[in-house]
Amino acid sequence: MERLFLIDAYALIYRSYYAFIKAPRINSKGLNTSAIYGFVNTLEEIVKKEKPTHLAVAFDPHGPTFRHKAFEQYKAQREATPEDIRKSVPIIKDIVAAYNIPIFVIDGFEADDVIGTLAHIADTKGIETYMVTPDKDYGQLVGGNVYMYRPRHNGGYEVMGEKEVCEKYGLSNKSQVIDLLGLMGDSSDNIPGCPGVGEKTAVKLLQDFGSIDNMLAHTDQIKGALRTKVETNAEQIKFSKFLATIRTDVPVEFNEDALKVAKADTDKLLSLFSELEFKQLADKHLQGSLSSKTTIFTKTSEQSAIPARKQGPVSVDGKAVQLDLFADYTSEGVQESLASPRQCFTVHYPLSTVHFSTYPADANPFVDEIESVGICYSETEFFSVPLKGADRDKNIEELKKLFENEEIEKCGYNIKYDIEMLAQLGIEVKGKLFDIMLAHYVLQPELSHSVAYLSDIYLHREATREELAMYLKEPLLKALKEEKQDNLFFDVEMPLVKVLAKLESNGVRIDAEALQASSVSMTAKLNALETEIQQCAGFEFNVNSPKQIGEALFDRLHITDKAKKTKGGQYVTSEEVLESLKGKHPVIGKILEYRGLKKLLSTYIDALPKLVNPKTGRIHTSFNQAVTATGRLSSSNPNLQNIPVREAQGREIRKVFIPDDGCVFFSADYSQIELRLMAHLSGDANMIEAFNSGKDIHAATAAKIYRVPIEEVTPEMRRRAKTANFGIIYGISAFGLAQRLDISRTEAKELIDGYFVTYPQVREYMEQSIELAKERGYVETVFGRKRYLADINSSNSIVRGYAERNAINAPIQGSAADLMKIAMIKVFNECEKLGLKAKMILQVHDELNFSVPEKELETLRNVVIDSMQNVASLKVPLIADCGTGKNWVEAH
DNA sequence: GACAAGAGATACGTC
DNA sequence: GACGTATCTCTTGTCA
Repeated sequence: MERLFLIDAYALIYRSYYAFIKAPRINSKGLNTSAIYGFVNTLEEIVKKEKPTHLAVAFDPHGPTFRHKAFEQYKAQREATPEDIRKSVPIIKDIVAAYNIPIFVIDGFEADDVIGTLAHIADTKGIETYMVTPDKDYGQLVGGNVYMYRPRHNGGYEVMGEKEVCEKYGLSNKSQVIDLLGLMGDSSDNIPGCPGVGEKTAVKLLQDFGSIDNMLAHTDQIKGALRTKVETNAEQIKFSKFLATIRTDVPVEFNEDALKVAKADTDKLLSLFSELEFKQLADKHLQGSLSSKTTIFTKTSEQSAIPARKQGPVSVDGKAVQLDLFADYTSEGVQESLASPRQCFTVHYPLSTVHFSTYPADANPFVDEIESVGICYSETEFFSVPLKGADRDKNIEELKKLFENEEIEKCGYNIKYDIEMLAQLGIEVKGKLFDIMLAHYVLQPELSHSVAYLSDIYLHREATREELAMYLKEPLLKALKEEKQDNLFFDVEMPLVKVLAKLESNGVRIDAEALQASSVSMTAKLNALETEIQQCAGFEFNVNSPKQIGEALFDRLHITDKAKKTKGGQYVTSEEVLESLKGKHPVIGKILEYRGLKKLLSTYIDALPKLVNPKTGRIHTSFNQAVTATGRLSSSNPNLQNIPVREAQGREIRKVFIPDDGCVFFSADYSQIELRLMAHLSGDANMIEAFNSGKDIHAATAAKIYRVPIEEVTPEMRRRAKTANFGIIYGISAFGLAQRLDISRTEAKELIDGYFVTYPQVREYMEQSIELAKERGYVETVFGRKRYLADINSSNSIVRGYAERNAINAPIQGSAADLMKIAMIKVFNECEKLGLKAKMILQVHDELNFSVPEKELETLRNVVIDSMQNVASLKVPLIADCGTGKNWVEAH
């Protein structure tokens, strides 16, 4: 049998060169012989092991190929060939010639086109052909008598025919290899492919559509963001496919005799090898004896990693509306970065405003310590005050005088952080505050407020936090006044900064030992459950992977043929779906149980103890003041606003939230605050009456909708009314309501109609809100907090519907958030005035929690309830409920 | 080619 | 409707 081996010279040369990159082979003349050595060894091994009858080596030509002509970027990003390789190539050509192996270099075509053509011809002649190359592109050429022969890094080789190539990528035929490359691209050849599509996605598309052509003809069947990517890059994909296609029609002569393995010119080889100082190779040829050391045809299942592409330009959405802060200002002084800061630090009193920022030595919040403080008085006077060296004590004294001076306004970026930092030095920040981040948040809640963003947009360069404070304060202040948001800013957000700083540094105490104990038992339970699930299913899979659960349930166990899919093409395995399929297979219940436990364990039980600060023994969450679009706070690291409460098992976690020794846990929460705000804002007479008479609002709603006396309201009626009340606040559709209540759309529609008959002014209010939003482009809370709704006039009904629900929800949710913020400030100030030791430890939207010494309990209760209930005068009373206990659960 | 970082999905906890 | 986090999966960049 004739066996032809076709070697892609450059592919092997590069590979060999980089294989030795850490310890290159350098001979005594200073020549790096790595590439030559690797190439020759591979060649020798092939001859030894495979005993080819025919051999040829192909090199890329010097000049451009047809691909370069079609696409000037082709291989453009490749670095120039390393000097060592350039020097090696002629020597390798000499060696190949000495072996008497024919060399092919065809102008205008790359080596793979030449090999493709030779392989194609050999195949028709019935010659078994092996293309020696690590390059995956060759996969498109295999089939019939043609195979890939891929050197592997462990020293073995991998032979791939059509079957292996298809299996490797999960393709159904080899012609898809080209489509695969066209889609995913090839960074080493600068074939662009489709941005955002890699191997996995490309294979999935080819499985679905068979080919690029068919896919492009049916892009409407592609879901989500992927569709946009494919559609916008259609031309690029087609062109990439062209670039990736290896030609099999190169004008090259196939002379079977000339390719036959011939005797090497031993003298020539010996002289070359001794010149290169390849002693072993020289010896081998001298003796003419061959020894074998590697096995051949090693087949492994190892995945190849296909190199990634370069990313194209990223499109920018022009949706965000920027403020033109400097419209009325000259740009002097703003563009240029300030000169190096002075370090000798003096304050020139009197001073109205200081712009400042603290800088930590380490980003880790547990060990944060201030390294320096940056201070700006004016555009020419600024300092970096070191707190590490000899002047530390002196500088702290000076800073203390500055920051504790009530008369000087403190302007910074995210001042809450600085307040906490300075507190560690015993410095209390006093006086008026102006926070750039929060000013921007109040003005444009949905944009980014990061330093990088603000400095880029407004200063067009990078800037420090104190520089931002310096340059942006006046323009932001002006904008706040123009938008009539200066009251919200100065009376709510700024005073809240100090409250939150205290709240965060107070921290919350948890019983970490109790958590660790339940971690142990729960982990064991979870492991047992996992084994049980796999036994029950009859095979192993990752129970944490929604994808694998979907495949297990619907592809292997065939639980239902009506499985829903997500927009990403995966099966939906949400709790809701699994719950509905519970009866179909015992494994489903177990998966649900596993999910529930796993969530508790990983998000709370295992996570919380890690976040206990070793210095204080408490968890110090961050209450983020500039995150939400509605004005609520958010909590992170950890999020203490989503600690479980609904299910008994989850509620257990709240038991580890405990007060200080000698203190009790005190919790106060607003009753129905959002619904009360709906009553107030809409002025609905019926709803106001229901609240004023102190009725159970959900029962009262049910009684009215179903036209029965309130005593005859059944639990089911109340449940539906409650969901409807909720839905109204959230602005959910009939569809959403039907889903929540598991009733038909018609029934949901009737419920909503009944609701609006009961509360006609609520409907009016909702319609007015949407109208107002359409007119002005924004809605606002009772305290003037705005939310811009750019999509309110969108022609896309889904997008517009979303904006409309926001128009209804944002004023309600936002006003509730404003009320709570003001109440917190009142509580904080009152406690300070009374000198209470009680500590505010948590805020959960409509709930405030405290650790309070027992003898202060009565006083605090009065302060908190009074502050919360009398924070504003609405058309309905504001009611706050409260409780106390040994932990969060008991207080609730 | 191996590894890490980042991004996107999915699911789920709260109000 | 508003969030934040865990986990998995895939893409992309980096360093050889």
